[in-house]
Amino acid sequence: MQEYLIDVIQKGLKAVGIETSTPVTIEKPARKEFGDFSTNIALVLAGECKTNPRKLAQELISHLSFRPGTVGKTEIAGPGFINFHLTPSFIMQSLEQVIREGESFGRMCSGKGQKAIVEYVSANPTGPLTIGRGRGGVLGDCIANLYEALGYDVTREYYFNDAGRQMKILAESVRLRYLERCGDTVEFPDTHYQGPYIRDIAEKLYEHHGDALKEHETLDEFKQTAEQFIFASIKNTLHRLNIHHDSFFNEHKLYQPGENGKSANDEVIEALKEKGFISEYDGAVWFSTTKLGQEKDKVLIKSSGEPSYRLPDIAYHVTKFERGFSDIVNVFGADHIDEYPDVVEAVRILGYEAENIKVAINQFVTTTVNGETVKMSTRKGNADLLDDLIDDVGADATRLFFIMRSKDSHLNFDVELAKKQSRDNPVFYLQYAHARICSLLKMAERETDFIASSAETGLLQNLESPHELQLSLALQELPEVIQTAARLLEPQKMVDYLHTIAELFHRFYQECPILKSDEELRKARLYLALATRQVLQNGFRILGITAPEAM
RNA sequence: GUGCCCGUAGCUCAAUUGGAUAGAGCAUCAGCCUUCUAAGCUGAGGGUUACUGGUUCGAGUCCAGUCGGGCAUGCCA
Repeated sequence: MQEYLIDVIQKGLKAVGIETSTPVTIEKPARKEFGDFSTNIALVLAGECKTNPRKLAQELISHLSFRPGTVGKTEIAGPGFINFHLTPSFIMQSLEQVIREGESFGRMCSGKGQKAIVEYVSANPTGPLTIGRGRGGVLGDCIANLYEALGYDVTREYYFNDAGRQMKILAESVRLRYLERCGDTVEFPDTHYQGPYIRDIAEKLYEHHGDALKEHETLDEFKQTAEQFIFASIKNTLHRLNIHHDSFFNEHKLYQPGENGKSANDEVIEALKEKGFISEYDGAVWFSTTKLGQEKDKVLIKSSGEPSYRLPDIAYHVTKFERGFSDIVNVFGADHIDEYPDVVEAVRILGYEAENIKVAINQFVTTTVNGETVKMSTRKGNADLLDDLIDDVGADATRLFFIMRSKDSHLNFDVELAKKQSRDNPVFYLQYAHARICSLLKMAERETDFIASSAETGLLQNLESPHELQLSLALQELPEVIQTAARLLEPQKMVDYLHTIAELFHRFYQECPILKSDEELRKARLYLALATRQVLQNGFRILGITAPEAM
């Protein structure tokens, strides 16, 4: 519909004799008096053409030629906007398409044949997932869904490291709790993991081995058990939120020598050295980021000989390019903000298309408990567990809470409010609209033998009230919303949109009797309800929430 | 100190990325169920968009500065 208008305007510009590279943009005016669509092209071009915008608009309008039955009225408004009023029949023709395409409405092919990778969660197995982690998890999952809707072949990846220092502390923590369980008196340092799950793991070890592990020299048994236990817990939590990864990438792989005897890490060092971005001093190997205008170089290999996290990170991203991904999306929290610019610079130096890496950084989650803001730390064990939250409010509300705010704003998770399970909960508003439609359609089947048939959608032409037209027009925006949300890596746009759809539907439902209308109007309204349900379902699928048929 | 994010109604947040009279939810107040699900709808009140200046037809949005909050600034990840 927008494309059609753009096309007509471009032809009009040519007819007026204006050659320009400025793209024509179509907007939806904020107020309905201003029509269904508008363009600011006259305002934009007035400067270029050295003329008055209203005058230019006037001239342009007289050169626009629409197909009959599409645009009812065009007018100039304000400083030089051109507003278009569509005819109801044009709106309904487009709406028929929604019904025809069904669940594939909103699925596009702009990403067809391309591979995208979305990396998210990526928590090391040092403890169960906290509420803070949930935000990135749901954000990443929705972004992956959006890319899928664009037609991409999407891989959902989880990157983790089970070899670092934190894992050693974890193993040591478990060992101490185990010794405690065996009856020893131990001093438990506060640098260690305090959470209750450490005791659970220790208990498990004690059940299996008694006190046979007391004399073990190495931490291996403790580490492995802990990792298994915690990973199972993490995966289970993610599963409850309907989050499933296709691939778990262990950082360890990057240390292992390949066929040529070199590890991925080695190869990065070598390649950077060749480009002149490696320097060695203070017993360490550095990425010469000072050459890129940064204040300090960054350590790649510590004086102990071990790589710092930055090196495998770069090597990891190289694998993403080597694996053929054209779109690389990383989702992580604000605490990793300093990490990715180095990675991007490094892969650029190595000759990859660094601009294909997109980063979605979500701001932190604070939780409000009894009016008090609590900051969370896994190590201190005071973090609220994601699992507990899901127990309290359910997976749908949990997911929606995390993405109903833009990722750039701090999310204040009022745990008390979320636990209330009351109507305050925004997920109900959306789901209720869906349930209402389901119930309506069921009743229509039972009482009027209504059976949806694509041959009948022409009946939509009977709709003409403002409520009906507004809803119909909004339903057609789904593909555009998906594109915007994907481009901005911002599923919140989808939440907002679905809220609008639900609102417009409730209003339509309130004002327009459906089952009590005459047959043609009744059917027309049922098809509108059907199309609404379809759009809600397609949107819910991207957000990963369920579409209940009854509430 | 420096870099990134944020500052919008009493509270939590939007605002089509520079557009027309800044909008939703919660909370408050007033209406709407003998009629398709009232988890809904309608209406009211509530704002110097932190502050100051600048850019232009036009600024919550862009630029500079000030104030306030978060994160980062490790040979931790």
